[in-house]
Amino acid sequence: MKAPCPFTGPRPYHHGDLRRALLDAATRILDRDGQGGLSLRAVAREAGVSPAAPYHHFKDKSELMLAIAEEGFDQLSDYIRRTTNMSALPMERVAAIGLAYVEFAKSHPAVYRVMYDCSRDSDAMPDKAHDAEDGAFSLLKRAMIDMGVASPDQETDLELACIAAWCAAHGLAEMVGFKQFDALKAEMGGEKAFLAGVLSHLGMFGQARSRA
Amino acid sequence: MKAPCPFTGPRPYHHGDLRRALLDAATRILDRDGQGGLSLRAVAREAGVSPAAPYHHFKDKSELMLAIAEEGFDQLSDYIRRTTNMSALPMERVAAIGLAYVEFAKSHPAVYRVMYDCSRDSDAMPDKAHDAEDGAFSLLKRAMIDMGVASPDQETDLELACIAAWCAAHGLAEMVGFKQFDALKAEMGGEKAFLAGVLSHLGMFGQARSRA
DNA sequence: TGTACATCAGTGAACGCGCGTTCACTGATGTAC
DNA sequence: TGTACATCAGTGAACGCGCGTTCACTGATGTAC
Repeated sequence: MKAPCPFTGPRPYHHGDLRRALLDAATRILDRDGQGGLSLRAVAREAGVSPAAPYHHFKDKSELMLAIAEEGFDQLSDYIRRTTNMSALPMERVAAIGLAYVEFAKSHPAVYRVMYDCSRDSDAMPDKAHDAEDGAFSLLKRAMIDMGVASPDQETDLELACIAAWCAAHGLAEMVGFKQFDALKAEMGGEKAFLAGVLSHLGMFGQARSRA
Repeated sequence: MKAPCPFTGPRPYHHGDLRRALLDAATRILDRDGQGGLSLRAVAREAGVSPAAPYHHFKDKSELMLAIAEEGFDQLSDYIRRTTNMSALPMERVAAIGLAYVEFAKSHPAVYRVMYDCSRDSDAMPDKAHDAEDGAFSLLKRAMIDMGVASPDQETDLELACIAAWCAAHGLAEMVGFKQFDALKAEMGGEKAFLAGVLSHLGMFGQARSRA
């Protein structure tokens, strides 16, 4: 099935970086088959390795799941950082963060679900994943402060505004793919217009609203 | 394990209303063990019946899942209808609908997830479930119109506003239980205040905002 | 530079488990006469 | 009102499956001398 690379010949007994390969395989499975298709055995199979091999890199299945989530948070964080132009208007920054968030979740829905599930009981999350999550959150926080939603010393209100934005982004991210919206998207001339339209009605994305 | 009722004696060979009992059992399992604990066999076990018995009432597992979702949408719909006082101010009505939605999802998170998953590929959803979903949505629509978000003839914009509200409610519903927020909730004196605070930052729940 | 040996990272067979589903069956119910 | 019989709604044993995990193993690698 997996043809050996014509340059290196068949895969050598020792893999080189199986941990990396397993995480890639897991991502591929999630993208292709969804969360239901993800099992330790399936990941090993996808990586072309025996079912016992992953145990040299992960204590058990849950540790693999956490590693997937961790990597997901890193990518999401990068995604957001990349689209956040610090010299742009604060409002535009907030909107861009929201869009990046939705964009990420839309292109890897099953990975996003794994991340969400891990985040849900945050006790088990590895510190590195927490850091990535916090990193993205603080970008939002900064943009919110600059936007004047709340001053830095109104810590509670600022926090609430960020959480509201986060919830809205999460909801939108999970629902943007709903078939129920297909007709409306078509009518509006594409998903991009649809997304902008929905964002314009969500409080903290005021910029989009003023444009609409 | 399951002691027979002292009045009726042991359960007779024919159950009476096993379909009903199976759906109740499923709800109990979801509330107790979450989505991971839900299997056809577990449902039969919980209802005190053999693993083959459910097949006289549901074609297969997916049909059971759909029935659970259907019932969930009915309940959600009731939940919303009950808290919607049509004589209240439109703004208050919208806020009440949002809160009812969140309240329902919070008290039966796993049932809510099953509903969401079914709704996701709406093709498979039974008509009755669609009707219940639509019923709740039209209550929101009506309140939105009354609120002046969009006039009834601006169908697209109205639709977008409702979808925005729905997304926000979904996001909040799924995240309100996050442990990450426990500290903030405590600081604010309870989940209710926390919820009101978050809602106040979401555009279409303007009433809550003006109050804050 | 060559060799013995510990360590590492794989293999593949096996385990027990719970799952969805099927099957021949049987006990209870309702209906026709 | 009583009886034969079709139908319904259960039982319980069995099927094959994929799963997570363990185990004794083996091939490759790196290190000490």
